[in-house]
This record gives sequence, structure tokens and C-alpha cells, in this order.
Amino acid sequence: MVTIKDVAKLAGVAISTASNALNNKYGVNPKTRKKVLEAASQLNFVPNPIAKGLVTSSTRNISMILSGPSSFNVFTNPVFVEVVRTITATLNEKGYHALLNIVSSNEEFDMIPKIVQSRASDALILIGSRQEDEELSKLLKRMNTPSLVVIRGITSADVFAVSVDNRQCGYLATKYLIEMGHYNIGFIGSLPKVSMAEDRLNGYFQALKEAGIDRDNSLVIHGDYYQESGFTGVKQLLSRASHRPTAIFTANDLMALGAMEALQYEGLRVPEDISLIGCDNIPNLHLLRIPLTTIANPVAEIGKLAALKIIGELEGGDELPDKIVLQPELRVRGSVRSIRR
Amino acid sequence: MVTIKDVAKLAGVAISTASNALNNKYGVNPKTRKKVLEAASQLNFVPNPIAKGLVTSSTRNISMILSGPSSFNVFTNPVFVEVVRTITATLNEKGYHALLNIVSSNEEFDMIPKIVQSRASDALILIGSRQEDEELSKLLKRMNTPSLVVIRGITSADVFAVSVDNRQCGYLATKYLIEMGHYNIGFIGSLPKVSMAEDRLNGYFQALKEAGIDRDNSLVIHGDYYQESGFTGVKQLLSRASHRPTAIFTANDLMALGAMEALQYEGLRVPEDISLIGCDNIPNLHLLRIPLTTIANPVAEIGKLAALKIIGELEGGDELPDKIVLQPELRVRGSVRSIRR
DNA sequence: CATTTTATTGAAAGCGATTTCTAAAAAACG
DNA sequence: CGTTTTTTAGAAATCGCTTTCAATAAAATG
Repeated sequence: MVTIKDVAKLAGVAISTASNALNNKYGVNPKTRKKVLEAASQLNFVPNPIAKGLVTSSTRNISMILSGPSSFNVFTNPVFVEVVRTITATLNEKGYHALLNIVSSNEEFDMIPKIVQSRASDALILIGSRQEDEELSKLLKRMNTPSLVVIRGITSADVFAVSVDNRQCGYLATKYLIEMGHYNIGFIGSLPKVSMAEDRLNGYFQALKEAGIDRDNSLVIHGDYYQESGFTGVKQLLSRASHRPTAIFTANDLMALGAMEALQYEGLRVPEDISLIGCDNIPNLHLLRIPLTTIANPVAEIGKLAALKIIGELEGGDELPDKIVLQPELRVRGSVRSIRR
Repeated sequence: MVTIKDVAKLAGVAISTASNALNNKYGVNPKTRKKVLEAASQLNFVPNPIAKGLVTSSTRNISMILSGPSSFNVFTNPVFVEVVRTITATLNEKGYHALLNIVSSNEEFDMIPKIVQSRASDALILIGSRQEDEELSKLLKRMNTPSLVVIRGITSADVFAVSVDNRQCGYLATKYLIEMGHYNIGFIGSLPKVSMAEDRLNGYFQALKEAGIDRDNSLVIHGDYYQESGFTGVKQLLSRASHRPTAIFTANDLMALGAMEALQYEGLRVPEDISLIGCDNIPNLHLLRIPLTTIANPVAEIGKLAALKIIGELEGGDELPDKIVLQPELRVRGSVRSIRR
């Protein structure tokens, strides 16, 4: 394996000079630099990143920690897959490597310190974490490593986050349903205490309130963001609701898929008997028998910005804000019917 | 940061002794070892993997190279997602880290050397490569790094591979259709020269031959394993076939989804008007309006074995065979109809 | 009990880079 | 042209660990 020593010898300079030349440092004569560079390219020299890492104490690796209810399920959500893809692509572009760690939610808090201690990476990007905002931010601070939470917009100060405006997601979806004449609107959401879930719920409440529609808690179901809970959520909703809803907003598309199944199972046609709107805009929704109307989230943009933000933090480059919030938008397809008179 | 030096000092021994004790090497007195271990745990010592890596020239990182027609599309295939998940999980279990590189097929050959040269990882696992067997195996050998190809069963000797028996996939699907009375069977496959695609096609041919059914090349369409090509494949098939097929075998489920859409679009009901069988058994197929009959591949098992094989290669542990081939099995659901009289 | 063998320890040399810091050479100055 | 200042080059230290090898201590042997 060719080392900087070989380069130095061939160029007829000292190792330190070779290093300075290679790294474009000030204080080396252009002629000397040229010699070194030529020697390096002639020998096909690639600096050993481990040796470099030892002295600079950096790896140029960034850990993505993908967590969910069970490690099996996590990758089931196309939103996560897409954000992993875009983070990876951006990281690679900038000369970083992406480490992937898939953990289940209940081991998440044990794994984060382990991953940090293993020092295999310079920073952490958390994807799909379901820990409560406060707990999570405490842990992250204790870790003393640059870290960032993605997709969910964590409220605690001094935790970096890149997310969609989740409240706006809920607001847009609900407002659209209301505009289409619905006022009896079911909501299938997720765990409370996790900001993303709460925000989407609050958006729903806000739209209701603006329209002067009373809250009906029998219409609010807590799922877990996975497909099955969309299915069971609909069953609960139908049996529990004081008035049968004419529309359902599921806080993500995966649950909307489950909801569609359940509705079909119950003999309810979408959108004739009941309207349905999701959130996220995962791929292929347009291919469904009933194309799903949804709220589109700029997931790719989130992934890209997350990668750039964490790199910025590491390199001290141009600063992005610590909280980045992107706007969602309504994507009208065929699963919502107007019932205005 | 606490180093081995601190541990040695606290234990009152030399650094080398500390190292030997910590690494459970032969030749250190049990009492001494105990002292060192206690000091280490007291100081909460975690060895710096970079320093370790420098001397052992290893990183305990393994690169997964996920490639496909365009980097956007790759992660679209649940089979890839699942194999990435299981590889990652197994690697993590064994104390390795998984590096993810997502590349497009046409940059694949440039990226592999770059990734190897960057020395960020100790080995390569190739996922979704579409390079021709020969080219690929040549490149891999030149890289001089342990590497393994997953899912597709590459034929060239001395390239490690873990895959499903792709010929059997094609054979089982086609044989089943034949048993159900079909003899006019369309095939939507993929690129020739890539072993996986060819194998599935050959299985199809084999079943046909055994049943004494003549080959009809107008029934064989080349797709690209993505959903869209299932859609266009059906259109081609219907316009091209000398006799309209009564059943279609798409070489993977993703194309089956596209095919379903196209058939619906053409006003053909599945399975009443035409039967459809896929391959892979990706998640949620049972939730489709017409539950897709398919060939189930043990993707999780493939991922796990791939990780174990590459670790075995690195550590020289118990040896798995260089080519691991797993058996698929038929999963009957509702998209194939019997037309026997 | 002297001598050989074996077990245990520690000093020192790497691994391959970066980074200080000193020395030499070149340039600028009076 | 001698002196001061600025450039440039190189020797050596360092990052945190493993590993070799020599030295010492303990045990075994005749």
C-alpha cells in the first residue's frame, strides 16, 4: 500500500512537506507542491483515512439511527426509506459516508450511547424516533456529539431538527375536508407526547376551531403510524364515534392504506360513503384503486437539508438554522368527495 | 477522553500489559488482568476504534452498495429494502457497522473502486447490481477486497454470492400456472446477461418444456424489474402475442403491480380474464384488491447469510459455502384462476 | 542449590497521517 | 554588504492503540 512516505521519497521532500503540499497548506513553494502532487498521482496515492482520522479525530462517517416500534417495521414506511436515501446521497456527494443503524424503539436509548461511544461516526441523525421530546433532547445533549432529528419537529431548544410543518399538515388536510362540506371528521393519529403526532393533531383541531366545529374526542383515535393501526383505527372509529364520520384524516399515508382496507372490509365505499385523506404522499398512491388524496411532504428536501445541516455543523461552514421547517402541500386525488349542498 | 494510557496508569501496569489484559491475550496473570479490567470499567474506558483500526488496518465497517437504474429508483424495491435491513441488523449484532452507498447502475463501476480506495470499510456487499456477470467478477477481483453479491446468483467462480434459486422461481411459477390449466403464458422479465433475470427466464422455459409446450418468443417481454415496466410490459405483450395469453408470470412482484394496473386499464379482470403470478413476495401483497399469488423468496435469510458470510471471510471463522442458494416457495393467493376442464 | 525452562511484564517500535517548531534559505532592508 | 525579516523545508512529536522483543521473576529440573 502506498503511503505518504513513498510520495515524499519519490518527490524528494520530507513527509511533512508532502503532507502540507497534499493538503494545500500555506507555506509550500509552488514548485515543491507540483513535485509532490505529481509523485502522488504517479503512485496513485490515496491517503489512509484511518491514519488521518486518528490525528484529526474524525471519521467522515455519519450515523443514521432509524428506529421504530420494531426493527422489522421501520423500513416499512416509505417516508423513512426516502429520507435515508436522500441523506445518504447528499452525504456521499460531500465526501461523507453514511452509517445505517436500525434499532427498535425500546432499545433506542441504549443504542444511541453505544453508537456514540463506538466512535465510528462523527455525528448522529435520528430518524423515526418516538421518544418524548424532553427525554430525547436530554440524552442527545449528554452525548456531546452533533446530532439532528429528522421529520419530526422536536420542540426542545438546542436540538437540531429538520421537518415538515406538521401542524400545517393536519391543518391543510382538515381544512380541505371542511371546504368539501365535511364537519364530522375522524382523526387517526399516533402517540401523544411525540411532537410530530401532536402537531398533526393540533393542526386538525385548529382547522376545526376556525370553522366553528366542536371538538368530538370520540372521533380521535391513537394509532402508531403503521398500516395495521389504520385498519384497527377505522374499526375503533366506526364503533366509537357518536356520529358516524363522513370523512377520515389519517395522520400518515401508511395508516390511510390500512384504513382503506378496513373501510372496504366494512362495506363502505371511498369516497362515495366516506372520504379519506392521508399525509406524506408516499410513492404509488396514484396507482391505488382509489387514488389517495393526501398532503405532500418534501421528504427528499428534508433529507438533503438534514445532511447539509449536520455537515455544516461539523465543518463550521455556512449556517443553516437549527430548526428547519418545510411546508407541505395538498395533493388532491380521488379519495375525497364534496358533500356540499 | 480516557485512553488505554489512563487505564494502565490507574492499574499500575504498562500500556502493553493493559492492552493484553483488555484483549484477553495469553500471558497475563489473572490478578493483573483483573486489576486492569477494574481500572477500565472504573474509568469507563472504550477503546478508540480508529487507533485500533490504524494498527490492525481494519474498520469493522462493511459497505453495502445498492445500485439500480437510477439512484432514485433503487429503494423503490422492497426486496432491496428488506435485504438492507437484515444485513444491517446482522452486522450490528456482530459488532460491525453498515455503510450504505446508493449509486445508479451507470456509475456503479466508477464508485466501487472509489469506495474501496477510501478504505472506509473492510468489505463490500453488492445489492442490485445489473452489471454483466463477467465484467462484475473481474472488477471485484481487481479490487482485492472481500466482496459478495446478494440476491442475484452470479455464475462466475470465485465471486461470493447469496441468492435465491432464481431458476426455481421461474420454474415453480410457471409449473403452477401449467397445473392450473394454462399453456399460453406470458413472461415479463428483465435484462439478459444478468444471471438473475436469465435464470428466472430459464426456469420458465424449463417448466414449459417439461409440459411439452412450445416456446413462443412473442410471449417473452424484457422489462427492467421496476413497476413501470410491468405496466408497459403488459401493453407490449397484449399487442404482440400471437395468441392472447391466459396467464402472465412477471419475474418480480413490482412488475406484477404494474401489470395489474395495466390489465385493469385494458379492462381485463384478474383472475377472471387473465391470471397473474409474481415473484419475491414483497410485503402487503395480501392487501391488494386482488391478492397476488407469488413465489416467496427468503430475503431476510439471504441478508442474514450474506452478512455472516462476509464476516466469516473477514475473521476466518466457520466457513459458509462461497455460493449460497436458497429455495423459494409458491404462495398461493387469489390472482391465478384454474382453467382446467 | 545452581541451572534451565516457563510465565509475566514493560520499553519501544510501529501503523500513516498531521502538526508543531526549529533551522536553513531567500528576500528585503538600510 | 551585513542585518533583519519572511519563506520554505524538515525533524520530531503526536494521535491511541497493538505487537514485538528483551528483561525479569517464578517455577521446574537434575
